[in-house]
Amino acid sequence: MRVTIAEVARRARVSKATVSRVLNDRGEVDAATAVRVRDVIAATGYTPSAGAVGLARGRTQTVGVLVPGLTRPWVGDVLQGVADVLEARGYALLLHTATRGADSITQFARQVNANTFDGQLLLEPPSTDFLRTATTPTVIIDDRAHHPGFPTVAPDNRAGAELAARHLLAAGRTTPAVITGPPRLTRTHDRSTGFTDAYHRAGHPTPHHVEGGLTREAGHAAVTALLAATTPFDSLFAHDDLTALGALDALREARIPVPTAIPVIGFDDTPAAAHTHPALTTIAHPAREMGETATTLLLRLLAGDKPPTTPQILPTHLVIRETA
Amino acid sequence: MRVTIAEVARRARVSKATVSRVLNDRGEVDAATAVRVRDVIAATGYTPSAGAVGLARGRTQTVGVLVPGLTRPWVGDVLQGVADVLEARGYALLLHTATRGADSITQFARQVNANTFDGQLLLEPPSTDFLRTATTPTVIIDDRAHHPGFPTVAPDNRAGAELAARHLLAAGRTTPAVITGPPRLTRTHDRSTGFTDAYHRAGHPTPHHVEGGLTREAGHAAVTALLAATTPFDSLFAHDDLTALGALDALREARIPVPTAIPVIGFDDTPAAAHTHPALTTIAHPAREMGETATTLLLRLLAGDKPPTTPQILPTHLVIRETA
DNA sequence: GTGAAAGCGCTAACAA
DNA sequence: TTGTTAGCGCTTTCAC
Repeated sequence: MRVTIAEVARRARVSKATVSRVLNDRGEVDAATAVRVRDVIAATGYTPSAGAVGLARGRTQTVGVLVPGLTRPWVGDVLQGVADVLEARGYALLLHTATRGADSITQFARQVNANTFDGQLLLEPPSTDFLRTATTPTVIIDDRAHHPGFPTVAPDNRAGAELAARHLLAAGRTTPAVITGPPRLTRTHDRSTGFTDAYHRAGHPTPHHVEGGLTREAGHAAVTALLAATTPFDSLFAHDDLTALGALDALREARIPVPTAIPVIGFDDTPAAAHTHPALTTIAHPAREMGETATTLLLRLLAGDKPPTTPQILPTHLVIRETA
Repeated sequence: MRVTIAEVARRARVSKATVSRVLNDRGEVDAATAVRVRDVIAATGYTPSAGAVGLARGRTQTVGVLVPGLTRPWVGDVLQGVADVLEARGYALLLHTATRGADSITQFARQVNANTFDGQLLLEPPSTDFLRTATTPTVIIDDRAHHPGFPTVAPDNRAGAELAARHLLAAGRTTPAVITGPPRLTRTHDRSTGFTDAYHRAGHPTPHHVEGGLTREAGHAAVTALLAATTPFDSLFAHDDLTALGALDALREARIPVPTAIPVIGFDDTPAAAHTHPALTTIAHPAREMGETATTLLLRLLAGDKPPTTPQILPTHLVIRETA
């Protein structure tokens, strides 16, 4: 049988209340008594039941985290940041994946209602409808769309794209072609305007844009089409690394040397980016920092702070490898 | 205020016990009463408090998972398998990382004692000492060492290495060089003997072994040394993909064509393996399946089944790309 | 400084 | 079939 607070109280010849006081460092306990209680606790290896404490206090010291799936590498990075902060602060992390669409959401929402956790972190949630009724403190990590009313953390896509542009400009490239991500995503918009603005500011016209699509095949197709067309371009900026890798494939097939003839810059700093030939120059996300920032913010909300009204934007940075 | 079972009982004009019976589908409730209760539940959006249920039942419907860190890609894959099974069975997943060594373990152990979860899954745990006192059902996923007394799930490293050997043998390669992983690891031993045995069975001597070490640099160094030495070899088997990538680097520098002159096979099927040039032929782990298997096993233990006495070994497979 | 008692929201005998 | 009564293991007034 597990040792309970009652057992500790009995052995220390005090009441449960006093044990509780010692447990929670509520002064107002005689030093000698405290020592006696602590001795019993040490001797029995007593640990308060998290469930009972949660029930009595109304707070579980647990944070729920909803992720879109665990196979994409950046999710692990963000999650590590979340776990670091949570573990340092003594919070437990309840993980849920949204791999089964609406079902997942329903299930997660049930947990919310079940008061399983004190607050929640949502990574690119498929929907936020279920939040309209809940009052649980929430922080969202997402750069695909705005979530008005919810504290949000996102990478600085705009500045990241500017970094890419300035790097190409510094190399004397005046007519880049841009392979974009899915339209309508805030992320795509930001990367697009960040890049374009930098070129405008340097006195150049709007770079040529073509739609890519998150896969190596899409990047390959886009560049093949670009080469077949008459559109001149002296460099490439892809909105994501996979597309950039596809672009690299197409350039290799066409025997166009990278970066000498056409420098290429990607976005995301996927693990694979470091291992291509030539290795991909790209813009890195502050994935782990996003997790940390979002979690720190959430814990502040739990402590009673009021949510920031503007998104928390974290800096991206340029990783120079061999393609640009 | 949250709606509680008492509130539902009041509105449906029944006792809490009856609501509880309806909630848990304990027949023995009049159909009409049940309908009335369900209506109130639907109308109020009532969800039982997980904490209270856990306290009353003595089971939390939660499984604790300890991972060595979330940045390594296979961890995410395993975890996805775990999450899939857990979510399908209505269990919650409490995640903990062991990035801070002994500290992490202590913290995790505390959760165990706090009865936070019904069972636990350990991914390559840094130590299992803390388990000696606990009685919580446990399943370990690990191929670095044996954990006698604990149900274990691991990939079939032996058979995987044999697959690699047979592939090279089929290509007529009789004198491969093997770049091993860290010595003393069960995994290293298994990959080594699996490969060697296949060569022995084919009537060839024991392949030349050199120690590698999980990094690209180590692979590069190993092959550079191999080339400088007089040791002849007609193919390479690396115990992990990163080492294989380093080997590829060294071969490229030496202008030795892959796979024509020297075919190369790695192990792990890291995300990067698909994106190198030439793309790496390698042995893939059943990462996700390991997560699923381990979780299914754990849930069976929770249901009262007795633990299997032998490790659950899951099949690896050969992924043929361009290097062999 | 300490204890008694009530209560957190549920389940599970035991009666009726 | 249903309600009553105890808990589950803790925290937290409120007395003393």
